[in-house]
Amino acid sequence: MVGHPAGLPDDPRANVTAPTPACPVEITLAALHGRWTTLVVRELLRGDRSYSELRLALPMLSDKVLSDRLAQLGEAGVVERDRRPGWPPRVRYALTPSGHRLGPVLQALWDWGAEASTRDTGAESSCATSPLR
Amino acid sequence: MVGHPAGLPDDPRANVTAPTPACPVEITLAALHGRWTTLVVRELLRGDRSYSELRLALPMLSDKVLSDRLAQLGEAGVVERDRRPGWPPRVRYALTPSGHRLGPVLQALWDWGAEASTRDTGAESSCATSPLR
DNA sequence: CTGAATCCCTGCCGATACTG
DNA sequence: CAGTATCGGCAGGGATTCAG
Repeated sequence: MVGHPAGLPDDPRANVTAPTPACPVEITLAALHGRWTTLVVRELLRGDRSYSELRLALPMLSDKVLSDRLAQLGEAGVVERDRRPGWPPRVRYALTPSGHRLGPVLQALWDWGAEASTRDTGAESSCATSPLR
Repeated sequence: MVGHPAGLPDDPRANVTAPTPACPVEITLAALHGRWTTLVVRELLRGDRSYSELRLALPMLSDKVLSDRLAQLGEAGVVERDRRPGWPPRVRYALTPSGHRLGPVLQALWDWGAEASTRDTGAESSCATSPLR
């Protein structure tokens, strides 16, 4: 009726009354849940990183939260850990194919927030999580 | 390099190291933040609703959280309150134009979660927050 | 009917310190 | 270099009660 361009065809699984973890929307929000998460994903969208490179890129992010996020994103199938043998330990973090597909999602989030904020303030917001380059 | 299809052209405001509330992505996530929020939006995407219609559609949602969410969505410019004179009090909630633009955002969240879950389980997830009919 | 106020409990996240 | 362990403060959210 309202006529959104995108077209989820008539979807059988759209009549629930509580936020179940099985809902695709909840799955995505769970993957991105928590502070710093989108920034970590954004950093990895630019390329694979080591732990210390991530710390360097996000200096205000504590060790605890960073490892929490990496574990969470690993659970969600977004990030892959590549541990290499030898000393000192070298570990690379990279997005999985599924993780790369978060690009358009972050883009959609960015677009709505950008439009909403320009309509409110008329100003450009200088910030952080833009998905691509 | 990685080559995402969508194209945020080179965006000047993408080099920050902390999750500031001015970030468009943060703005959107803040608007959708918290449990039940996407389900309320989804319900309103189907048409305007009264308070009690929302309670009926989402029976497990408590009064406190419902009014919290409606206030939050009002603050975010997503939902508009239409109070009509007379007795008993009649109030209608409807999405603003900005709110309707959340349709594609929820669609993007749905799509990623749907693909991620089918690749994990091979099964269909029966759930809730699908944006459109 | 449409909410707001209160209470309490849980889980997040930040800081610090410590290990392989 | 790459994390884990522990603790404390604070905000989110559920149930109940009260108000316009």
